[in-house]
Amino acid sequence: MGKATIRDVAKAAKVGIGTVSRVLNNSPKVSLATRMRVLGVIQNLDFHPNNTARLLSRKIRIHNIGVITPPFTNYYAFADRLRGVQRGLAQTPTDYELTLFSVSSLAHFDDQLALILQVRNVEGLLIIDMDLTEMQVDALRQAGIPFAGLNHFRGRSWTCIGTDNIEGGQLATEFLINLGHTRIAYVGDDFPPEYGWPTGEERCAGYKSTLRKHGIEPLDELIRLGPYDYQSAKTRTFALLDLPEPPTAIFAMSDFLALGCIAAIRQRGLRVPEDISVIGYDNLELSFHTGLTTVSQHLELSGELGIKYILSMHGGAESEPAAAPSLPPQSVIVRYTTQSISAA
Amino acid sequence: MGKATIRDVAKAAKVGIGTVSRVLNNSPKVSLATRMRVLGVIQNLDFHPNNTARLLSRKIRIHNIGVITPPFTNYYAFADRLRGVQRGLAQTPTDYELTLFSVSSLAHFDDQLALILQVRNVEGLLIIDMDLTEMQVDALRQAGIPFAGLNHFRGRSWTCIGTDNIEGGQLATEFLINLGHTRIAYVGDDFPPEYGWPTGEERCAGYKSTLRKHGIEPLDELIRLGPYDYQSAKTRTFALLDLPEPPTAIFAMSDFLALGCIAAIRQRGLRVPEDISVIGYDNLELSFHTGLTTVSQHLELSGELGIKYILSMHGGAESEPAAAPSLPPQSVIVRYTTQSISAA
DNA sequence: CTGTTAGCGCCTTCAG
DNA sequence: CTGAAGGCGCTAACAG
Repeated sequence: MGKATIRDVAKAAKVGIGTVSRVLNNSPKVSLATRMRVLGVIQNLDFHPNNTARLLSRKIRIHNIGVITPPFTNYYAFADRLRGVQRGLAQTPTDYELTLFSVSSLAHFDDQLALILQVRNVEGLLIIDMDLTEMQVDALRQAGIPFAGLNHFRGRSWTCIGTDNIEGGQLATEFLINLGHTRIAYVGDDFPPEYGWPTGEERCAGYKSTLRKHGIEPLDELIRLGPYDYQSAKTRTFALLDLPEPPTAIFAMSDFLALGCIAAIRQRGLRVPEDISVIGYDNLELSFHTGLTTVSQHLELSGELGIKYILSMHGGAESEPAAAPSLPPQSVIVRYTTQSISAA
Repeated sequence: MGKATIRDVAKAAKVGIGTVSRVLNNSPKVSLATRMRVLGVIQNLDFHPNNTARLLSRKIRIHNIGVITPPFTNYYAFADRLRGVQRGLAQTPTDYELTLFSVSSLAHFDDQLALILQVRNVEGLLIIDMDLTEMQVDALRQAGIPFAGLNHFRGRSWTCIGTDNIEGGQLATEFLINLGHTRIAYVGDDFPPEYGWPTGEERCAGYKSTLRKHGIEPLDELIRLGPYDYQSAKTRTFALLDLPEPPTAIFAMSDFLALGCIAAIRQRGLRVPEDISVIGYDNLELSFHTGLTTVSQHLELSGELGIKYILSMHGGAESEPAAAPSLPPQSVIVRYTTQSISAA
C-alpha cells in the first residue's frame, strides 16, 4: 500500500520521525546502522514519501499549465502546436511546467476535464481541438483557471485561437477554381455534429459555398467523407478515381488526409499535379517537406500565442481579461501539388 | 504578492478561515453577502490558493513522470518519441501525468535536472537525447527516481533505450555499397565530444569502418560536418555537388538533414535517386511521407518501452531493477531516394 | 547523532 | 450560515 506514512516507518524502525526524514533526504548526520535499518523498513513497507507534503513543508510552489489533447489521429498537427507552446513558454521567463493530458475519446475528455477541475492541479489550460460545453466553460471560470482553445469554433463565448474554417475552405476552393478547375472533389471526415468537432464540416461548407458562388453545383459523388485516417483517405480517393469522370483536383480537409490522397493517386500510376491537383489544409512542417500546397492555419503560432495569453492572465490583472490574441489571416501556401488545369 | 494566505484573507474580511475556504470551494452554504466580501478581499490581496496545501489536505496524490527534452533542432524526432510515450501511458491504466521539461541548452539541462532532483516533483524521468554524468546518475538513484534515456550511449551504467549508432552507420553504408556506390559522402553534425552527444560521431564511425572494410578509404572532402540544421545541410550539400567529382550517394546522419540534402540536390536541377542517392537515419513518420530511404531506429517504440519501463519500476519491486527493455534490430527501410548505381 | 516540537496552507468536521 | 480546532505527511529547527 502506498498508505504507509513516515510515522509508520518511524514506529517500525523504532526511531523518531525526524530520523526517517533525514535518511529520506540523505542527511549526513545519521549513523550508518540506523540508516540501514530505516532503509530496510522503507523497503518492507513499500513506503513512498508524499511529495505534496514535502513541497508544502518546504514552501516550494510549483506552477504548471496543462495541455489537453485529443486522440492522435493527426499527431503532427498536435506536435506543431505543442512546439509553439514550448517556444512561447521558453520566451517567457517563468517557472511554469507543462503537463500533458492526452485523451483517448470524447467521454474521456469530459472525465479528464472534470478531474482537472476537481484537483485543480493546473493554473492554466490549453485545449487543443476540443470544444467545451457551456457548463464546462462556467466551471473553468469558477475555478479561476485561465484557459484557451487552440483551434477555431464559431460563436463560442470563450477564447479560441485559431483561424476560421469556413473561410479556409473558401480560400482553398477559390484557389483551385482560379487555376481553372471546376470538377473539384472534397475529402474529409464524417464526424457528426454531436461529436463536437465541426472543423471538417465548416471547411466543407466553405468549399460548397465557393463552388456555388462560381456557378458550380457541389456534387455528392465528389464529396467523400469518412474516417479521419490515412488509409481511409486513400480508399476514398480510389473511389474518386474510379468515377466515370474523375475530379481534376482534390481539396483534402487536412494535410494528413491530403497525403493519403496523393499516395492513392500515385499508386494508380497518375501524377500529382499533372493529372490531378491536391491541396491540403494545415501547413504542417511536414508539408513543407512533402511539397504540399496547402492552407496555412498557423499551427505553431497558435500554440505560442495561446501560452502567452494564458500566462498574461496570471499577471494579477485577472479582472481585466486580456484581449484574445488573434492569428494572421490564412493563406494558400503554393507548392508542388497543384497546377493550372490548362497546363495539363 | 503571492504571499497572501487564506488566513490573511480571513482576517481582512473579518471572517473565519473556514468561511474563506468555503467560498474558495464554492460551497453553497455561504451567504451571498459574506461571499461577496470575501471575494473582494481575495481580489485585493491577489490571493491565489496554494494548490499543494489543498492537495495535501484533501489527500489527493498526484503522480507524474517527467520527460526532458533537448533544444528542438529536430522536433519531429522528439514528437515521434513522445507519441510512443503517450501511447505507452495510455495502454497502462494508471493515473500518471506527463510533465514536459524543455531545455534550451546543455547548461540549462544540468540546471533543470538539479531542480528536478531538488523538488522531486516527478516519480520517473525519461531523458531524451541527453547524456548524464556519473554524478547525475548517482543523484537520480539516490533520489529513488526511476529513469531511462531515450537514445543510445555506449557503455553507460544507466538504462538507455535506443539502437546502436555505429551499427546503424554501418548498415546505411553497407546498403549503399551493395547498391554499387563507392563515392559516398557523409553529412552530419559537428558537436564536439564534450557536447555530450556522440550520436553523430558514432554514425560517422560506422560509415568509415564500413567503407574501409570494403577497401574504400574515407575521404575528408566527402565528410561534411556542420551545424545541425536544415539550411546548413543544404549548404554542405551544395559544396559536395561543387566537387570536381561529386559523390554518387549521401548518407545523412538524420532524416532531417537528409531532407536538406535532397532539397539542395533538387535545387541544382539534379534528381534523387537517379543522379544521387540519399539515405537518412531515424525513420520519422515524416520520412514515410517523403519517401525517404532510411535506417529505422524505432523512435516511437523507444518512447513506449521507456515509459513502460519506468512504470514497471514503481511496482514495488524496486529492489529488482526491471530488465532494461531492448529495441528490435535496426534495419534499412528502402523507399525512393536510393537506387543502384548501375541503374543510373 | 537522534527524538520532539512546530508549523507549511488549506480542508473538514463540529459546535454554535 | 459561520468560527474554531484538528489534521494531511513531511521538513526544519530545537534540545538532548
